[in-house]
Amino acid sequence: MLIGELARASGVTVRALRYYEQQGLLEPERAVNGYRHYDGGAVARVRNIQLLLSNGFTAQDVRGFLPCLDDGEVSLGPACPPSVEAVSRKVAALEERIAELSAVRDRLVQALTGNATPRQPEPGTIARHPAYTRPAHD
Amino acid sequence: MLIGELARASGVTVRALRYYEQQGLLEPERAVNGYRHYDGGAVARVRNIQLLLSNGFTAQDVRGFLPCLDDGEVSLGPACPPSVEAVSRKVAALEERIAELSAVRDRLVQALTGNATPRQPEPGTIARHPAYTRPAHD
DNA sequence: TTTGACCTTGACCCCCAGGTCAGCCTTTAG
DNA sequence: CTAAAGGCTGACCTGGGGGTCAAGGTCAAA
Repeated sequence: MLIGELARASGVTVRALRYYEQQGLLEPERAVNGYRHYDGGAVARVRNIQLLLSNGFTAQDVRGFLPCLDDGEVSLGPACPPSVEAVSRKVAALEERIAELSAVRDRLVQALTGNATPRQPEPGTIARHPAYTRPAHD
Repeated sequence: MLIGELARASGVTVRALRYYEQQGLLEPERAVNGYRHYDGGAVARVRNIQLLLSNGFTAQDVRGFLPCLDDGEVSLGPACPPSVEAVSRKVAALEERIAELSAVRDRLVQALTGNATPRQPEPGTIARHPAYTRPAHD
């Protein structure tokens, strides 16, 4: 598929795709005329890249665990042996961010429902306050 | 307290504090000599601001729910009546981000442990996979 | 009174993830 | 043959969150 098609299929701009390539996140084939050609897996890959970038990771971070994001079939354990530790660190960072965001959310919910500290059962667990119904979506 | 003390107490730089003020997130008193003077609550406030900024929110976003972050005592419900809906939207956005990050984390954990989807009990809950011991720190 | 630490404003700089524009090439449709 | 649509590279611009001077005012201790 050409760059424009991929852009439409994955919901990012053409410019972003070229940028990802420049950052080493994507390596399309090149036709004789110079046009980029992507295979089907690129759609999932690009979505994953976008997911990470829009959640505060840098392009360099993303490079680190690209092999895990190729598509449905994950391929790290055997596939990239030396990076296991690196990925562990990333997971730890993720847990930290999740905990932080959860804390902020809890405060806001608390503010909305009038105080009644739900005494957070476990870090990362969503505190369901009876009086506040969460905005659907999960 | 002076700006340097607040900086040390809250763990951000003096520059950042001036920037927050410029963005309307902080309004210290001014002594006759022009020095900024902060009250005790500023420490918590600044920590909260930093928390949000470092988690992908913009200064403008932060302005939106400042009154909820003042310190231990939350003050939204009656204090800023018109903004309840806005805060709800922010909470929704937070939930979304948390869900996204959780998804990424799950994928990575999955990659580390060799597939065996831990079927996430509840969004936000940390999935403890038997074979994968998390890198300490929590 | 002088030194040093701390404060003030203003100005310019950086990085990141792209947006935008210019100038040119290629492919398909009419 | 020409026009439109899409592709290519290179280059400059942007906005957010600050870092880093520069030039000067203030204050406490020696």
